[in-house]
Amino acid sequence: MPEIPEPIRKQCESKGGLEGIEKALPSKIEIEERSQLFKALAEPMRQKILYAVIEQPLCACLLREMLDISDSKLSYHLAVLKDACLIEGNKQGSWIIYHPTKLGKNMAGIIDKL
Amino acid sequence: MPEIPEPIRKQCESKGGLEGIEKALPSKIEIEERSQLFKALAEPMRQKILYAVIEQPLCACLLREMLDISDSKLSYHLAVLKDACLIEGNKQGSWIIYHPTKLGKNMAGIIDKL
DNA sequence: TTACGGTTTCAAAAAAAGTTGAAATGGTGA
DNA sequence: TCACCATTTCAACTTTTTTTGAAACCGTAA
Repeated sequence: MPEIPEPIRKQCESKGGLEGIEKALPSKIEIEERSQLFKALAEPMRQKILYAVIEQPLCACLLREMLDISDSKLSYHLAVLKDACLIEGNKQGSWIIYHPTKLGKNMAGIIDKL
Repeated sequence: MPEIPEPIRKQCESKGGLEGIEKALPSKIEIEERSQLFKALAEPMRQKILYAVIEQPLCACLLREMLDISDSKLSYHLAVLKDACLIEGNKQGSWIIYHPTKLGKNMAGIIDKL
């Protein structure tokens, strides 16, 4: 009656068994924060928006024109990016100019190096 | 009749207008590849699996026990991670031992530094 | 050969995310 | 004040992703 491969079993035990390994994982909160960040970056349209505002801070109306999407769709994606702290908006006159946060620039830099 | 804020308009034009900015964005293919990677990392259960196999390569049956999920659910998430080239499996006797790929370790290292 | 353990596949159901167009908000200038 | 413009919100709808449980697959050992 075969058991789990010997080397795996031993390595496992030296780490405190499954419980030991489980304790070494990132916390639930860390995992969920990262999850939100990755979800935000997982949609092609949102990557485009992030890269666009890194290239040049823009108002929603110019983003909409550039990306050729509806106002409400754009607004939805902007909200997801804002919630993930990847972009933020500054009011300038009648417009809100969107630009990347530090995290946003950071992530884009990391992505470019992948 | 107000127009787009002057500094934005100027910066924009110096970059070839919206078309110029659009051309500077990553290609569709790049964006879609990254999208797949981020989708894979966007689910908490998959982050757990990735970190677990980095901590210790494991067979599906031990992962299932540790994460307390069904076989088919685990198999689904393993497939998503494999498709994103974040983990791979080696057959050892009756078991498939999952371990991170280079990209998988790389991504985890990056995440930890965020 | 049969039975079994480990893992994957499948189709149906459930849940989550994204899209749509209309309506609302909120500030600006006439 | 009113009309207008930029942007957001809302609810209904569509699409995509995840979950479920049963069945299938595959190699190994009796």
